[in-house]
Amino acid sequence: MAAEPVRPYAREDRPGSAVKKLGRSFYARPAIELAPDLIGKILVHRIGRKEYRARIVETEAYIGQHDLACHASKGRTNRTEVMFGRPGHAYVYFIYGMYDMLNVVASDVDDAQAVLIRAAEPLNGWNVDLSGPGKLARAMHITRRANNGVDLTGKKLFFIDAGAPRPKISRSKRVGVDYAGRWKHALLRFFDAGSPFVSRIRPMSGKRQGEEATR
DNA sequence: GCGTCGATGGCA
DNA sequence: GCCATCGACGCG
Repeated sequence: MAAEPVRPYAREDRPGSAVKKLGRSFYARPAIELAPDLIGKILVHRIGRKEYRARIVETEAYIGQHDLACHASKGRTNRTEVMFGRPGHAYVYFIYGMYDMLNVVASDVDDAQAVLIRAAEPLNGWNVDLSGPGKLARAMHITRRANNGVDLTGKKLFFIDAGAPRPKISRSKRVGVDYAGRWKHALLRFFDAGSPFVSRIRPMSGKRQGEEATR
């Protein structure tokens, strides 16, 4: 296991820096817009003196109660409550008995949309595999217990825009949602077309998933 | 390289 | 009884 990174300095905290923390308005729009715009942004998690930092390369949009792949399609429950709340908060859930998943609440109050963070490129010389939502959350120490419902405009867990140009983005079907009826076909997974840090295309069926370039 | 399967626990 | 996963294992 590679040594964990210690916070060097934080440009986004300096007055006048071009690097800026994403604010509420960035998140307050449909997940289908937010998901591709989060590609290339940097996720930061601070715990004590440690800082975990990674560049997002893959996301999925879950677009509301009518989307059968979206947890909110089950209605408002203790689990899904934060998705019905304000945008710009973390929806972290626990699944398969061992994995936590980080999602970003999008849209607006009562419109339960979210973006799943699926893969990222570790930064600051951090040598770790973040290609998959379970691995990403585990390596960055993001858990349902500690982080579900936290405000992403706060000081502990947030995204920043480092001013990098928008990468070429491809899209495909979402991973692992075969139960979702016609929604399983929707092209709501977005990824940096040139990044080697994207999670592997899901096995099964021998065929490549339909992928098409955008933008 | 590709398919199959078990681990493991919260949730409806 | 599912499940927005992962990694180990068997095959060839």
